Amino acid sequence: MIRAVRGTRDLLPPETALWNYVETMVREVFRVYNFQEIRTPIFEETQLFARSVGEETDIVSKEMYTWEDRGRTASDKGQSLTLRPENTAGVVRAYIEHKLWDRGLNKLYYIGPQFRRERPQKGRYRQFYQIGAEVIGPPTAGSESPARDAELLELLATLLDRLGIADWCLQLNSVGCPNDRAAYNEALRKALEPVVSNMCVDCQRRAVTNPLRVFDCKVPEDQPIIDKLPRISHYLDEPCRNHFDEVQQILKAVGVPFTINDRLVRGLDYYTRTAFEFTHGALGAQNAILGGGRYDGLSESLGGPKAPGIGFAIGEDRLVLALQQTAESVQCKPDVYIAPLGAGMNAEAAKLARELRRQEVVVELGDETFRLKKSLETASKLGARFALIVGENEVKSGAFALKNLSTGDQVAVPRDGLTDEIRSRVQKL
RNA sequence: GUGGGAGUAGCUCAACUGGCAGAGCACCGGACUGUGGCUCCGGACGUUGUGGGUUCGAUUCCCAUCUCCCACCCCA
Repeated sequence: MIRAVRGTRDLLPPETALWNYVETMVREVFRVYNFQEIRTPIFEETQLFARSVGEETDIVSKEMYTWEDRGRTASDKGQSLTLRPENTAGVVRAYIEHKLWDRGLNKLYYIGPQFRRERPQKGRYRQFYQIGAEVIGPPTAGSESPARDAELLELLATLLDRLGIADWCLQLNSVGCPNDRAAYNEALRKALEPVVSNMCVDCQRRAVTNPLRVFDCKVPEDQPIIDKLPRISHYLDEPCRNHFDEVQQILKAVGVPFTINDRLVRGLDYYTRTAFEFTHGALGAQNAILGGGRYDGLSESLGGPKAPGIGFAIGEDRLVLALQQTAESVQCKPDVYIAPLGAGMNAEAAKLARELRRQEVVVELGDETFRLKKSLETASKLGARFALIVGENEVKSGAFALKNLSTGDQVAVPRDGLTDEIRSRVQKL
């Protein structure tokens, strides 16, 4: 048997209804905030990700699906291509390629699959779905303003609330600009040097490879040491500090709750200044439902003009997971089950189905070979509200038996005005 | 990539220290030839994830492999 490959999965009904609900709601919220959709290819030149996400990150160094494309001729080597592990790089590439700065501030969103070759786990798949947004443009369009950060965060709070995600928690931090971070990294290294030998093996490794990661440590014995380490907030330069303050002020003004988490460090190289994460309990270890931040230097590092930006990505798989904890699955139920009864009734049933569906009545169509018992059984199993019996007697008399499946009441409805009668009965409930 | 747990009917799970692979739900049919839900009766259900090994005999023990789950790493 051929099965879905490791880390990929089929989304089946009724779960797909929940996905559609999420995506419909998301699009509606984006519309109100005046965002527009962008769709970029699911594969790009490998270089794009290497240069934006960062060569040294786990994503680029070991998680990408990369292959050599065939060249056009024998001597032509072909290029290295990669399935997108995230979507910000692609959006910024499109921004540069299509000179989107001519449009001023771009407020873009996307919904689509991303690919990372990680070990699968609950809430973590090799093909996973992200709903993301990017606000990017020339500084003169206001792209650098803390107002953009706050607007995006407020949008997210609204979105989660409207989706019915009960208890989310917004964690906020500023990672400063590259200069700040270099100075901070240095200070952190120095502070760790004398104490690191008392810490867990993971921390000892992190202290060398990536000191910031020490803050992710969950070993209780290490916490007192970690608490005494210097924080990035003390190493922000004045513009960065002011920017961060302003973001917080606006959030308070609009009433979006947040907690400052000066241990929050985003992994991707391109992040600057505002970094954030929305977490949700009941998701296990993969409790980050979405994350994002500002990337003021990304466009330039990809050869574009100065184009500060900020964005986020929601893990749609995790969002759906969180919704499944609370919401009961809503299954689509037909209004009417049409039960053709006996040879030659399929055609008449199809005609009626067509008429009803044109009136927006949800119709499930049975088959003339079914006995009536089976038809009604099927109808009630599907949760249909009415069954419409289309048999010889009905055709002869010109009146069709309409049975209310919850009460058991049955009436004869004349062929003339039948669809109107059914539609009004359906709407009444 | 590392460590641990688990894979048995469509689903949820049984099967003692190795001895004929079972139950509930779901499915199909009948009781009831054009009237569902309730009830009763019957039916079909499986290379026990896969491949090796030990054994008279393996769902059970051993090895390998695949997949899922939990955690690490990291991220959404």
